[in-house]
Amino acid sequence: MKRKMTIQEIARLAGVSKATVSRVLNNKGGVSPETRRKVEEVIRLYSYTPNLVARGLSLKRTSSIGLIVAHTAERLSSHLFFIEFLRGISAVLDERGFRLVLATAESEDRYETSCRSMAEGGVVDGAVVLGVRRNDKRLRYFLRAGIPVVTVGRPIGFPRVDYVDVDNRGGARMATEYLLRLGHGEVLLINGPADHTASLAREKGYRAAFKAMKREVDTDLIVYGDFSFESGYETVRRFLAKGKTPSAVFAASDLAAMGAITAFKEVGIRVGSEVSVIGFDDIPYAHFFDPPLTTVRQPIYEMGKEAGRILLLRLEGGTGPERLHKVFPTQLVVRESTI
Amino acid sequence: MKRKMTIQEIARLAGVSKATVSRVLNNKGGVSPETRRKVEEVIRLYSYTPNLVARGLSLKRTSSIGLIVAHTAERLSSHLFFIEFLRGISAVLDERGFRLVLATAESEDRYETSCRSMAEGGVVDGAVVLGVRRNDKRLRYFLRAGIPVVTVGRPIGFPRVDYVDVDNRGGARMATEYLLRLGHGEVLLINGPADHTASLAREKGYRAAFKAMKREVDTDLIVYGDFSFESGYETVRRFLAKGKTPSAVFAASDLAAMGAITAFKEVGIRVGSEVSVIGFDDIPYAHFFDPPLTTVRQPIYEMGKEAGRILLLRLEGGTGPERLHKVFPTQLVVRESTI
DNA sequence: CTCCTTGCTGTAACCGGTTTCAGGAAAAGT
DNA sequence: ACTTTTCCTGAAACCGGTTACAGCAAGGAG
Repeated sequence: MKRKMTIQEIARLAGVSKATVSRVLNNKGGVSPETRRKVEEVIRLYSYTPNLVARGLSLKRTSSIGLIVAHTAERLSSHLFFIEFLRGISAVLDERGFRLVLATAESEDRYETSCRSMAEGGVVDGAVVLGVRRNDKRLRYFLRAGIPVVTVGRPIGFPRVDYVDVDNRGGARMATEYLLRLGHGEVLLINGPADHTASLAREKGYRAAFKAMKREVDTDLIVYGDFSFESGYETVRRFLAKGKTPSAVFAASDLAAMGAITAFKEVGIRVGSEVSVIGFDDIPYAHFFDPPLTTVRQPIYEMGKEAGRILLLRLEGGTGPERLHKVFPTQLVVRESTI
Repeated sequence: MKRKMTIQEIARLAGVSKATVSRVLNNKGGVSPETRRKVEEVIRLYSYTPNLVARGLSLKRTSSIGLIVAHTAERLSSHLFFIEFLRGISAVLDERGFRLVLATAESEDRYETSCRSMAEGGVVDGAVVLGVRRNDKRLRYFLRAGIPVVTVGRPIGFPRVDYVDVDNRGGARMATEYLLRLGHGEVLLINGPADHTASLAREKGYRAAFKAMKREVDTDLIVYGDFSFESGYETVRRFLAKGKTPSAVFAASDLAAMGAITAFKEVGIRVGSEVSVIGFDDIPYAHFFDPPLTTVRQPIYEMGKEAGRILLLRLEGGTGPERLHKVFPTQLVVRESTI
């Protein structure tokens, strides 16, 4: 294992100065073809790679961007969201030679300091914040440090921050209307947390569907959970225990929908014939669940790509001050859990 | 958004030199309590955070480690593995203030250069290589650059590289024996790719179980797939089409097991009473699949933690030259897909 | 032949930290 | 009172790149 070469040594070996080697490395002009060839030869010979940390210090950019995932990203739904999103964003970032740096943590305060040092330590040129919250502290760090940020989900309270989002309201409305049109009298909404942006938007969509069909919303049928399998399962169990059997369920996540279906199955109620259940997300398992799940699909991969694109635009182009954002449409994927 | 402070400015404002501020920042001795207080005051006042890139250049370490995921990490099983592993490793790395830098890429050669620049560019202090292959090029880059690496899965051809692994052979043997003891005459093995280390080990375990029970292996019942849902599904379909109905299936991944079960269900064969199916992994969905899947659990989260620990040991302690490794036991989780 | 470009190259400063080393002041020893 | 030790501090070198600027040589114009 030979010691790591520096630009100085390459310069000496090629009989030129550091400056010239640097020019060759970065394909700058002002180097004679002959010198260039000679330097390239030496670089190849010693298979030299420049030190990116030193370059980063000098250029004040590191070609890496931070991926900030909610510290509560323990839930499976977030997992699958995360992985899809990751695939999307890295697809566009890799193309431009950007690296991804993760900020995750077990405890809340460690997470904070980790974000802060990432924001202010100059380790990343930009950041993507997942699971953004109202008045998000992490977001604040990046903004204060003057680092471009794209959030996933519309960042409430930050009117100038770029974001990508999905049409939660429209998707929820579409799903609910579909159920109402199917002739279901009541639709149980198993929502996410009440303070979650996406939950709120989905509830709005649910209400909008009722309004459009000139029907009254029964607030007893709106329940808040946490997107988890368990929250779907428990909610339905509770309803059944009270002797109420909703004829249709719209769950704000596929996982919760699966939980609901499992609860129905346990008491012998057949989903897809006796009751209808719709989920949200279209996670990869949805299509081979039993019964295959009707759900509202989010284009997560595409959202990842778009987040990457917006960030690159901010970093490379001198785009104006106007907010960049893109809201993706959802799509109702009808399978066999609805009738 | 005020401009980023430097150590120099803090020094000036506190009326001391850069050196003293540095000493205060790093809690070094040799600073009078009074001076320390004064400097800390200024630091707090301007909420100064040191530039980590500059520090990295000076110290020749960056407190970040690379996470190298196989560029073919498109399969869902890898996804879930990855996410669990990520949770584990970041749990231990965060504790020590280490960041994770991802190497992913769409195309093979871009992936190569990305790994190479990460290895030789001095951006990471250590690396974890997932999905290591025989004679792995990526691995070679890190070794050449003298950067500590831990692989996930025993790295064939690299006798001195640290690794974490799971007892694939033992787990497969346990599952197969369980099926044989249940009285199944033949066990269809739906394996992963034939050149995959884990597949080979699982096949060995399968064969060992037959040997231990003094039974002959029918090689027609060993099929290679790619761990995917589809490969399980198609394999069973093919068998059924030929008029053969295996009474037991051992799939080398939960996904393939689910595919197999789906194929059985389609023709009305009841899994868990007429046939038995065992998977491998124990992915989070396994327990609420229908029927809940009997499977061989891998402690992926723990493997992530251990990989992190080994890496830290190499980075912080002056551990000797002997290879560090840990092979985790598997566990048979019996649910309702077997009888 | 002189002057002006033009093209190529090297010197030196800079990015923002860490650390060695030397020196000054205060405290301790004799 | 003088030396020695201890404690604290700052100057300067260093990490490994990039780049502004100056200088030199060759070629073209007048």
